[in-house]
Amino acid sequence: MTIEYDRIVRTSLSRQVAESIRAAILDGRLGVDQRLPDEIELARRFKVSRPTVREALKRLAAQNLIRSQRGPSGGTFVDLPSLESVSRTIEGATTLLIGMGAFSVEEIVLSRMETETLACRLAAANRTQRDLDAMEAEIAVEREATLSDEGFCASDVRFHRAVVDATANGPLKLMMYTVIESFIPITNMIIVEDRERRRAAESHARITQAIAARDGEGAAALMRRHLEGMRGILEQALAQRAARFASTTEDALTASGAGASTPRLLDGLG
Amino acid sequence: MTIEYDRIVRTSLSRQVAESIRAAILDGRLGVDQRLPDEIELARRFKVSRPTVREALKRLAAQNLIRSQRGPSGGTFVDLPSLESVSRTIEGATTLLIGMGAFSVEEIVLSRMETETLACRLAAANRTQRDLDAMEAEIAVEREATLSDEGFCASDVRFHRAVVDATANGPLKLMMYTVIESFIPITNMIIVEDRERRRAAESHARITQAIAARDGEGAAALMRRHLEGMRGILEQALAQRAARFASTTEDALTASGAGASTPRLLDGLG
DNA sequence: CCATGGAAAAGGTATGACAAATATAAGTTT
DNA sequence: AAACTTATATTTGTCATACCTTTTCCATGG
Repeated sequence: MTIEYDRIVRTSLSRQVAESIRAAILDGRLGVDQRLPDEIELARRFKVSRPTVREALKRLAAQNLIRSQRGPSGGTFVDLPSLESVSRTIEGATTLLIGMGAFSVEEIVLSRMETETLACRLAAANRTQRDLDAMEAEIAVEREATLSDEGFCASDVRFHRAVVDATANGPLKLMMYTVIESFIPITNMIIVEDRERRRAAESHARITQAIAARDGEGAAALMRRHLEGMRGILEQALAQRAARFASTTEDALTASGAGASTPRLLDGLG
Repeated sequence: MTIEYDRIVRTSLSRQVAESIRAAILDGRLGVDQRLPDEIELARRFKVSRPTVREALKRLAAQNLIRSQRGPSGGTFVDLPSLESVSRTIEGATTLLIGMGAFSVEEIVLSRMETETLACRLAAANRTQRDLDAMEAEIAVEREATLSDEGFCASDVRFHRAVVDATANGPLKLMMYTVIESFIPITNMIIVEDRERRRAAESHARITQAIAARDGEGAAALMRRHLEGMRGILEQALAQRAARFASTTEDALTASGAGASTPRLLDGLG
């Protein structure tokens, strides 16, 4: 005969507390901008110590679920996230997967092609003058000869975001930021030749024209061609990054001895 | 004359430590499954106290970037996330946005229509027998008359996921899990009538047939019609959820007095 | 050879104190 | 009286230290 033992709690207290508060937020028992009890009170309610409560709060803060402020009338507040903060969270998570080589170049290029051509079609239907202005501003930036590589890539990302923004579809924007943003760290490492740059800028210009003319199919076709041209560049970038991950050194956190000069932190890893 | 003061650090130490370690992981200076120094050593390296280090580690743990284990040969390890864990993170973030009513029903329906028809086309091209089996398994579940509402909705989600899986495109899967998964909490609240259920199951069956026959366009058209039918249900669900959020009570964290019976926690919110 | 038990190592929790920020109230000066 | 300054209280942020719990591994004894 087997005895029913007490179910032993195997998750840490801070995790349980975090889950508990998180559930309260998700269920709507805690509304936006509502103030939580202060940490000492939370500790009393949950019957744990303050450090434990704080660890729980940090977990939630990492998910942008809460924000804290010192002082009286300060405290911890429910901080329901904007599209931007969620987008950043997603970007961080995706960047890892891509950086690890979880996806092949073919997959990445295909997914971008399919989704961005879709975005082109919707953008052509819904774009406003503001959207067109945003796109053209980026094209102007990209035509600057003095622009750094990072600057060019950042502008490229902003252009593609602008196209997605023009669809005027929130969920779609959210989804596509995932794919677009997560290429920043990769493409940043690539030296974009001057010739390539000009070609990209001209592609962007043509796409913008088509969207301005409400020609969704035309814009989609141009976008497809544009991304096709990026395939080679991406292949190069991913290969470089993979190589770097392969040669991971042993002791990456060696403290850089100096220390005294820097105000406080910012060192700690070699 | 204005003096250049030392740049005051405005972010908390635990945040800085977390960022520092996070950067090391993202840069590849810390490889997967690599062990970090123990907490006391980290505290020494960063010149902060152990609780501060622990708060930083909890931040990272919340992002599934690290995992911890007790005992000797335990410690903190880099835990680069799988597609599933990233997907879960994204789901949590998006669920909030949707729950808050950040998106309109039109936006949601349109985004699902556009992306899922896209998935149908790719699925028809790339599906394997396994994918078809997965879809048909869900259809079989949905035809069970005794299934609970939650069970039906969960199966619905799994079916749509199966379609996306059949595209064999990682980035696309990641993007679409975002949208599909985040509707679970909403659709779960809706009582699906028996008639509706049967209609959905039959839609799923026809879509599966078209994908099996490599008929991408046909599958896409069927999917579009299927989602069109869901528009009304979604409208109802979102209205209900919005109402619940509006009537947020004041004191949602009131401790349930009992306490002695529960092993340790699990209470704390009424 | 296997099982049992006990150290040791590492994360988990608790306590208590102090530091820093900041809103509010009180007091002082103009 | 108004405006500025100062005190003060509140709340998060940080620190130091101790102890508990889990897990590994080795030594010891059967």
